Amino acid sequence: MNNKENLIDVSLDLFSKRGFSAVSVRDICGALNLKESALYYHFKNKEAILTYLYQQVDQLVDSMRERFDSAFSIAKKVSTKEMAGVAQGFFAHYYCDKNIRRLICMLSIERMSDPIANDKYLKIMYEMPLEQCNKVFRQMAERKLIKDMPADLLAQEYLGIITTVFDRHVLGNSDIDQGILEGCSEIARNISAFYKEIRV
Amino acid sequence: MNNKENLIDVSLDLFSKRGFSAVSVRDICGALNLKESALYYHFKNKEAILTYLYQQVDQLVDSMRERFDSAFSIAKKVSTKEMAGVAQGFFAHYYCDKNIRRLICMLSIERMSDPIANDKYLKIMYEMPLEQCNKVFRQMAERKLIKDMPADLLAQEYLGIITTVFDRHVLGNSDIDQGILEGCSEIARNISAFYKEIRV
DNA sequence: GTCTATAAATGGATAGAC
DNA sequence: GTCTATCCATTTATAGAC
Repeated sequence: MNNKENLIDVSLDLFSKRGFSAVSVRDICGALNLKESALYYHFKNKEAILTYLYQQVDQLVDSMRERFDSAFSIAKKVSTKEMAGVAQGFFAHYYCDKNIRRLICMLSIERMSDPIANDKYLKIMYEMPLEQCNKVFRQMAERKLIKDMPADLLAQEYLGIITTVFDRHVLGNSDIDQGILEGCSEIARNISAFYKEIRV
Repeated sequence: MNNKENLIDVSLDLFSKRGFSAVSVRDICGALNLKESALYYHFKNKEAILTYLYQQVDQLVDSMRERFDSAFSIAKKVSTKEMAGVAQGFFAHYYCDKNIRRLICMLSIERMSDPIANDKYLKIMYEMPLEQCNKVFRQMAERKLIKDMPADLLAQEYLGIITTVFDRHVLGNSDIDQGILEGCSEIARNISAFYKEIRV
């Protein structure tokens, strides 16, 4: 990991906690024992780091769209356990993934004053995942694995369970690992109840 | 509205958008055409404004606990329309209330670095409302108005619909009124589907 | 209760040596 | 690619006049 990568990593870490404006170039460099002028070799200015991280969000959303496509489309049968397991995986390995989680934290701060950040937040948090859930529920309904209900409603309800748990147990929690653990068990309980209502 | 109240109002407005650290004493006073020294007559320092706003959150949570108690406990019959209407009211007049909304925005920024803000966020956003929803669903189940399901699960699902809509359409939206409008119609649709699953 | 003036610290950013 | 040294704007906060 070279110093440019370190700079990006530390910046994301600080931005995701305190927000872009509250983090100084000194803070970023201090965390790496670098002088400020070294940062300006890698980035034109402080803003350029934020722009770089925003681009990472766009790339991530695009790459995830593909990954979900191949992962979900093969579901053939389904059970309560499986349903809960997939939701937990979604929670733990998408939303709670260290990089995705920090990007979401950062965006959830910046979105309050920056419409562009708000767009990106909505995409990574809801729009892209909803697209994927939609597909899956539509397929499941076609295969008569679940009741015939509007797929978009099911997707919203399903994803709402996961994102709410993410907001309650992970975002803002100083003990992330503990939050993921609690979150997983709450998801299991809520998704089980959800599946009970939609299974054939 | 005297100048202390104005200072609090403007501070909340700016903190809720940019976050506490990103707002300067100059910004606050500039918005009111006041000199910085005037602020220091009313508040010991910048931090004291934040502390004051945090206390407002505590008071609000306490006062809301009482208000909900009296408003909800009288429900005797229930319909899809009523169910959706109550949820919309909850959304529009609790979460989207100008002051509550701005406090939540502020806390949703500060919580990323401040555990105390996180506690307050969870209380105003979830814990207190969940307590109230819990009571209502328990009562409704007792009166055989809905299926016999665990009240806490129902409360979580019900509130999850509202808070998700709030996050998607209001927080970070530069056109709040439009967001509330969209949010209300989405809530109507989702709560109707929810009620269909739990009614007797 | 608000003003002017000012102190002292912290912020982003650049020039030039190595 | 990183360092020293430095510049200048902005920030929080105080003292004292009105």
